[in-house]
Amino acid sequence: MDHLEIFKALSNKTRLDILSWLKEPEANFPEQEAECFRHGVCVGQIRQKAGLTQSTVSEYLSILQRAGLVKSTRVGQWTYYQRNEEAFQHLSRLIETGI
Amino acid sequence: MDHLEIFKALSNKTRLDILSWLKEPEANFPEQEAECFRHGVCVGQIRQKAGLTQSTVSEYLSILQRAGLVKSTRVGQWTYYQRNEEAFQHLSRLIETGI
DNA sequence: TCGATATATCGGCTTTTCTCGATATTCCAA
DNA sequence: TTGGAATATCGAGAAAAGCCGATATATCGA
Repeated sequence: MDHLEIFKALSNKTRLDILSWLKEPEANFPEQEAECFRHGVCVGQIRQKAGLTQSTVSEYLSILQRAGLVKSTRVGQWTYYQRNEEAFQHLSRLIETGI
Repeated sequence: MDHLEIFKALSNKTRLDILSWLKEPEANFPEQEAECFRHGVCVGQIRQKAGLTQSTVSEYLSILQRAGLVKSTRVGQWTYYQRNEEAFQHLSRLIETGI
């Protein structure tokens, strides 16, 4: 777990927003089919809400994933992203006691 | 408390090192007079350990201070910096439950 | 197999951050 | 009050990040 990479991933407004949206997928992405939420939210939905291009959003999601903050699942032609809550718990404890 | 500003402050190796050093001032800055530690560590000591120029270290410290992660005390011609532990506790809880 | 759709990657331009040297400011001591 | 030491601020060049359009890749449906 590379702290520096995590903090870099977190130092962008849009990426913070994405993480926040993924906290409550059903509330923030009402257009997505309900049965898909168990895998997370697909890139297109996030792109739409972020208001940036597909390439930018795709890159942001891989930055978050490389930092370990989200995980992805490929289902057919869609890639679903969801938060990796364990990473947040771990980071929280790190900040509480260490850095 | 601006999360984005905090994460930006934390996304630099040297600044993370400084925060880590300030966690244990006596161990990390043995040259400094013992009675001064109650105010923190002065810029010159940090500069020496960081191996960067005085201007860079001074700027890094004000970035950390603007983010609320450290606080400073001026004593004569020295400025002493110390961690603001409340900010870390607050950030820890934010990451645990929110972002 | 072929076209359409979703996502990922690439190349490049713009903005921000990093880091320095030079200079300004503040404070002490002689 | 003047010189020197500690710190802060300024200006600039180099490196990194932000963000785009174009293109590549993967998968589905006809």
